[in-house]
Parts: sequence; structure tokens; C-alpha cells
Amino acid sequence: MSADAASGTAPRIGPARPRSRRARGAAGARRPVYDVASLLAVAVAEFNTRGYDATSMEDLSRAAGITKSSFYHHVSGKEELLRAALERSLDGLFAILDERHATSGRPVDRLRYIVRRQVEVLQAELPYVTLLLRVRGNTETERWALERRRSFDAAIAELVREAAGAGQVRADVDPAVAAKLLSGTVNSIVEWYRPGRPGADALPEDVVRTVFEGVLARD
Amino acid sequence: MSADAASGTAPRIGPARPRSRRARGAAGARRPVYDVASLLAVAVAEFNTRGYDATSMEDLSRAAGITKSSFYHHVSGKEELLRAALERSLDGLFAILDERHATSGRPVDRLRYIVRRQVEVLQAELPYVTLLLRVRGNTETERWALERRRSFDAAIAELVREAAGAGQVRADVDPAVAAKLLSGTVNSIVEWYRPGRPGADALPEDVVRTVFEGVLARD
DNA sequence: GTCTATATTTGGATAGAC
DNA sequence: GTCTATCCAAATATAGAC
Repeated sequence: MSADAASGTAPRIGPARPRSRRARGAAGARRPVYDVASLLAVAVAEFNTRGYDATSMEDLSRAAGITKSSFYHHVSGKEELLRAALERSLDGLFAILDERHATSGRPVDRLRYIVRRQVEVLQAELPYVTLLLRVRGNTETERWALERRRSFDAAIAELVREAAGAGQVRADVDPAVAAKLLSGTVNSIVEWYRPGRPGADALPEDVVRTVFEGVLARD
Repeated sequence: MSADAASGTAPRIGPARPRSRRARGAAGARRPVYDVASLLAVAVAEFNTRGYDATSMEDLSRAAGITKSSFYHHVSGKEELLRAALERSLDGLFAILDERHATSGRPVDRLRYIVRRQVEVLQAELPYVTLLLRVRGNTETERWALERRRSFDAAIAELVREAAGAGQVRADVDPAVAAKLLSGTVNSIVEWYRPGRPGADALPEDVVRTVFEGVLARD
């Protein structure tokens, strides 16, 4: 899966990079060394390091080990890459809302499930989610992504409101504020989580416990 | 205070902007229409809207209602503005750590105090703190700011570790993880908080309660 | 598919008149 | 203090050879 290449360990390879020219299947099918997906992984890693706006096509092509012109042979420009990356990330997040445990049960239990899954998706799709969370809204693509994000957050907020109405969430904090703090906590993980660290498997549950029960020791 | 001008309501005024040519004090002192502080407020608002890298000097001068050349008469370039903004933000945050209630008492109580104050500083210095939290590390100035931020976060993490050692913070979550979630929650507020909203005064305590006791209703 | 060369635009920054 | 004019570098993107 290309998520691997999009991580910190992007294949930074010089111009003389060795490679198998092509891979032939049983039917003689040819697979190009670079498809859009693999260039996307390289590009997203660069975007996350420098920021989307500060990353030039020159930076991207250098990171891929080819010239700018060659890079343009594969993609129409920066924005196509951005759109593909944001789409992947948003699709992953929205899919959670359709899962079984997200659609039935007590509001607070559905909320707990969604938070756990959101952390899992964030871990699995880290570079793509990271990029999504840094979008500012300068282009049409970015505004489209912001709109979908708002819609996702609104679904969470509605669930918090329901849970509060059912007395399952504390009543002394505005549910809208609680929802924003909850989403903010989960999203902030992209700023420090790196895959392969010890404790990565425990993170989703750690986050659920911390968010729902707080950091204080029980007395 | 210029924090006001740096908010969403920046003085977007056209070329024919009316203004008093100068203000004379009792001693006949002259005050320029634009000093560095007021241009900084305008610039930071632009940086936060479009992102620092996506904001050109042309954008900044247009927002200030003067030409690029005139803008350069006041400041040496984008980076000077960035540095001044980040400095202001970092100074505000670090000052918290020297306050009385941050230096004495039980670790958990110091922590609670710092979180509350951090939210208050974030509210008071919103545009500046927002900019700080979005810095990527492309220039020397940005790396300097990231370094100071890391140092601030490390102070919080150490306090969480102490509180955990004293049994005041839950033991089933790694204190380092808890500290990152705590900082992430507070920092995420810049993404949605806007001054002058109802409930702004209650926010610091709402955040403290939510972070320390969780979102669940007490049974 | 990849390259070199180049067209075109934008951005940072300065010179010098008023 | 502000302006117009301009320089230079960098960025997006394309043309066309191999």
C-alpha cells in the first residue's frame, strides 16, 4: 500500500536510482515505475514537511528523482495531487460514520466508537489526514475539502448534543464546545504521532479514555 | 491595544482612506499613521487567513491600503513581521510559567492553573498564537519559534509526569501521551474560537473541566 | 518517459521622484 | 511617507527532441 511511501521514509533517490524497468504479469501487463498513486505519496510527504504553498513543483520532482517536465507528464499540477490526497483522507473519515457501531446504540457509545475509529484512520492514513487538517481555503479544491470537513465535524457535534440530551455527557459544558474540544484533541494527534512507535496499538483506547474520563486519577 | 486590529475585523481600507494626518501631543510629538505594531496586526490577520507562505507582500500592502514600496518603508520584509508576531506569542505563553500559581503547589494544581491561563492568553492574543501554532520550520525564524514551542511543551510534559508520579494523574495512560493530548486540546481552540462570542469568559474553566474530568456525565 | 530549453507570471525587494 | 518604475529570482507550465 502506498501509505508506506507517504510516511517519513519517502524514497528519496537520486537521478541514477536503480529500478526494474517494468513488471510483466502473466498476461504481459506493464506497470509504469511511477503511477499517480506513488507520486501522490511522495508529494504528500513533501507537502507535510514544508507546507503545501511552500512546496514547489521543483521540490516535488526532485523528491521523486525526476525532472519537473517528467513530473508534469504524470500529473496536471500541484492541485490535482492535493485534491487526490484530500479525497482519500475524507473518504476514510466519512466511511467511519457508516459503520455498524457508529449508527446504532446509545449516542455516547456511538461517539466512543467513532473517536476510536477516527484515531485508527488517522494512524493508518497519517500523511493524508495531516494534509487535510492543514488546508487553509486558498483554492476551490481547498474550500471543497474544508466544506466536507465541516460536515464531518457537524455529524460529531450532533452526536455529542444527543448524548448530552440523554444525560450521558456532562451538562456543565456547552455540547458544542465539548464537541470542538473532542475533535480538536483527536486531530492534534497528527502533530506528534509517528507510526511504528511503541504504544501505537494502545493509542486509540488511550485517547478514548483520556477524552471521556479526563486525565485526573480516579479517587 | 493592537490585538483588536489583528482580529477578523482588520481595517481593510481603500487607497482613498480618510485619516488624520498626524496626532500632536502636548509636547508636539508626531505619531505616524502606521507604526510597525499596527502593520503587524494587519499582516498577522492576512497570514492567518491565507497562510504565511501563500501571503505575498503585495497582499499585505493591499490590506494595509498602501503600495508594496510604502510597506517596505516600514518593515524589512515578511520575515521581520513573522518574527515579531511569534515573539509576542511566545513571550505571552512563557510568562505563564513564571506566575505564582504555576511555580508552587501540588503538580496537578499547577497544571490546572497553567491550562486555564494558557486558554486565557490564547484568547487575548488569538491571532499571534494562531500564527505560532501553524509555523512549519522553513526559515531560521520558524525553526527558532518551533524550538521555543518545544521547550514550552516540554515544561508541561514534565509537570504531567510529576503529577502522575504523585498519583494525581491517571496511571493507565502514558504521561507523555497525556501531555500531548492536553496541549493539543488547548491549542486546537485557535481553530474555532472567535472573540466576543457568548461563553467566552467561561471557556478557560470549561476547558479545564473537560480536560481533567472528561466529557462523560458523572454517575 | 524522460530530458533540455524556454515562455510567462508572480513575488521579494530597491531606486529615485514627489 | 507614498508613489511609479524596475530588477531579479523563483515558480508554473509547455514545446519539442531523444
